[in-house]
Amino acid sequence: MEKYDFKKIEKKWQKFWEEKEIFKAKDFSKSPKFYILDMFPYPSGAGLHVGHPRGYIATDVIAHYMRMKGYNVLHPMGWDAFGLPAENYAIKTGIHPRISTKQNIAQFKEQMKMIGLSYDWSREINTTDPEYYKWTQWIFLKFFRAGLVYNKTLPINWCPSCKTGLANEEVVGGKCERCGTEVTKKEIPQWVLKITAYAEKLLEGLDKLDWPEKIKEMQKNWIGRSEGAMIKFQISNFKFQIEVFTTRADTIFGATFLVLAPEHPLVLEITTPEYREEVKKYIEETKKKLDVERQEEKEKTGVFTGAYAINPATEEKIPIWVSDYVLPYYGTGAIMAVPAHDQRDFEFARKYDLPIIEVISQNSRLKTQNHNSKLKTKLEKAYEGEGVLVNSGQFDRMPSQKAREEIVKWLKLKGLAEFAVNYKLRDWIFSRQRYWGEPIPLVFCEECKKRIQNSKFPPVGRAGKIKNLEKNQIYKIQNYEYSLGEILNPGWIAVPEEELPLTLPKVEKYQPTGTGESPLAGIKDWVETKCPKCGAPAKRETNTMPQWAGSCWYFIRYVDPKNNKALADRKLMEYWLPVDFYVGGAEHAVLHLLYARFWTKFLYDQEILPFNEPFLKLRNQGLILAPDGRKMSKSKGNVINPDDLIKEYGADAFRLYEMFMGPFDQPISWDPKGILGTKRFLEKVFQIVNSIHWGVASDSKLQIGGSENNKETENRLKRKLHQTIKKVTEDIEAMKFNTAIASMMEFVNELQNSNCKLQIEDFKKFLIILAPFAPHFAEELYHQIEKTEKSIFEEKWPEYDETLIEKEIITLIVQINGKVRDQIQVKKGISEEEAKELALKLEKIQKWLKGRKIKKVIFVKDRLINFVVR
RNA sequence: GCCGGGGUGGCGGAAUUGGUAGACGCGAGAGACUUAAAAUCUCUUGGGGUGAUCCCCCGUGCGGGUUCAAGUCCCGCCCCCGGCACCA
Repeated sequence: MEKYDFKKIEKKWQKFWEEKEIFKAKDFSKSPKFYILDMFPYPSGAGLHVGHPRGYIATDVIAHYMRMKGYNVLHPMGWDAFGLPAENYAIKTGIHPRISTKQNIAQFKEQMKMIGLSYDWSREINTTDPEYYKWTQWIFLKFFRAGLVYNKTLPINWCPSCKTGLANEEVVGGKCERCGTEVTKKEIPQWVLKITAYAEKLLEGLDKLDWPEKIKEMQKNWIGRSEGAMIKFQISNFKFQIEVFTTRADTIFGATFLVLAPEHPLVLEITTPEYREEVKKYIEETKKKLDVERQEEKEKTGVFTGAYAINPATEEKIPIWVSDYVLPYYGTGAIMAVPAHDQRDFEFARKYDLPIIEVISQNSRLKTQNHNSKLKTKLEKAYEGEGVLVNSGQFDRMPSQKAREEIVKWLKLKGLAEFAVNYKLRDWIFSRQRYWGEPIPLVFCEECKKRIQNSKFPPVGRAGKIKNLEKNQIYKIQNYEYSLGEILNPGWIAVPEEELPLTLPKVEKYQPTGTGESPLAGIKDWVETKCPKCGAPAKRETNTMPQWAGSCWYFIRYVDPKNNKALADRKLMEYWLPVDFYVGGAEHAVLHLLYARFWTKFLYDQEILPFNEPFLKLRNQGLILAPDGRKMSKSKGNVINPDDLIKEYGADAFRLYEMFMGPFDQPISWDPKGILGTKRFLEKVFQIVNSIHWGVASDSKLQIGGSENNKETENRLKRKLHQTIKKVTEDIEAMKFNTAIASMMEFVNELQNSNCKLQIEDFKKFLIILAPFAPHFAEELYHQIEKTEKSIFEEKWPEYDETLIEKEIITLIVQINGKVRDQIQVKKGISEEEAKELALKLEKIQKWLKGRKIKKVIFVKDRLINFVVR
């Protein structure tokens, strides 16, 4: 008996597909396009483990399915290859990241090919290729010129282990997203991308996307839109006001003090001399604290400034305090404290004995308190819900929700309030103090700095706010032309486009300095350059871009990967983009997925892209854990490699098991024995074709399968086949691969058990629906049953016949009081009367009915009949 | 605390959206083949009622409810996983 020699078969067909180029996407084909994409991997030195291919195999199944459905499918793969591991490896071994990256990519690609993934390798991209990152830099300059990049020295999240700054999105629970080290603070100059300018657009766009609800929610929460008002509080003895943001303007009559964040710029200005020392000390202490410490503190702390503000509603003097429970980066960094209706303010007021005045009554019964006395309230905690206003002058008795608007309108008339929207989203810290990343294409020129600063340029308003931002506008100063980015960041000059790519120079040492400078800072002849505007001596920026930069737009590059005039040809973008279906891990919810949407929306506004959302449909694959239930990792020694499994069981058994093991989007442990099941399944099919009873039917059609000729079982088999086609088709579309495979197993079990024959044409249909899951195997058997030059993937996806699926004889369940007592085989469509008659004749039913009365009969057509008895 | 997703055999998981709970696979048990083992094949496999093939009872985290009928719907709990977390 011939054995299924998967080693030979897999190699043979992989070569065949490559030579025939049948998985190549065709630009501008008349067939409808379908762009299905995997999140491209970072090619680590460890290679792929069994968790990685789960998503790749799923998209491969869908890609095959869509091709056979007649779509022109784009299914590419590439490498997100900038990043820390390669650099850390270089520090240890001295091997240049370019070399180790190249080796890692070769390994990844080899592994992917072993699995038989049908990527169009002619479109392969690599973010570390200068021809690629040229365009990453080009896009960065677009942001810069549009005024969406600014340089600022600010305390940022700093990973002491990676020795680099991090974006907020890269800090997970106070720890570095990459290495898990506790994040500290460091104050260094940073390039910051103004993602906040797109907060509203990023939020709006979500509604239209077919993404998992969870991911959409996470993005929504991250952006954190809240509606409220900006309210101005006059400072006693000063000419200025302090603005606060609140969502509860209805509680303003209960605002009994203000709290400023220690970082608030006006703190020291308003502090009275006698409190100065204490306030200064508090500010210093806060500076030393890590964000995590600040958040973990249970007890609120703070100091009085000695200053007072006027509550614009009550016109009473209220004290101004400083506390670190007010965050500098949200709202205005100052709050009006309403202790009766905000738990944090309540705790603070309790501790420092500040007045607590209730202004929202839970039940509409009116209570009045005397405003002028510091009332000892009986409140145990703040009431944060809705209610009716009390102690609020002319607003008494008004429902809180209405008052929220009315009070703002009232204060607005006095010029003291404005409706406002606030976001949690913060700007994107874009500099990394490391070597292995895209160089930021900017130089610093002292001469230009002076020129711009002396000109006191009009579009830049107070606090660096841009007025009347004009897209790509050029500003002329002394015959030099500057872009908005250059005006906003005096002295920083863009590297001219024609000089891109600005390539990474060779360095002696990759070791990060740890001082906040990148290793590039040590290379004199690279750093020292001339200003492209005025020719004066200038210095290059030595920080590099974050890991995420290259992945913000890579899906665009696949469309036209070798274009050296543009990031991609417009016509090709119009044909292929956006991505129809995107698959990857959920861990990128507020990282890559948010950043890529941001860049897309910006490039759309710049009229570079013809679409404003990158990924129309998104699905996340669940994590595959080690058999011990923990995450796979080299250090835990529980990694399972696909290579060994493929050598032992074959790529197709591996692919099938990856899809069969459980629902695609749920995490699951790897079961080392599980793959035996899918291997046995393939063996079974192979034996059916290779050993048992080929024959010719009476109508001279080739047949396969068992030895019996029995019209009835033949029909049953045929029905099962069409049921299977239907199930597999629907399940692929719904990404329920596990049940699709189960139904194919059922079919094969029935084919084997019935010992009956199946026409070759029908068996071919089965091979076609199996092909996306087990491509080599299906291709081999396809060629065994048919002499052809064609690939099975050039076949059409089979249609199923609904009329064949419907049974003529069905099983009708007979119940007594809702419990199954018997069943009968009846003709489909049988009437209630007929069913009742048949059911009542049943011995078992008669037994159950003995001595009882039928109260009611429930009949569900073609399903059941239920006798309700007493 | 808030948001999102769950709880079904020894295990991974099915169940047409209210209609035969446990498909499919793993594991386990028994048997066949073999000198033997592995592989393969066949049968059994939720628990119980002292005899797998007849019959009955119980059973989808817990407690109630709606219904002829509940894993599925409603109310009240418990537990697990993921995310966010002083966001004014």
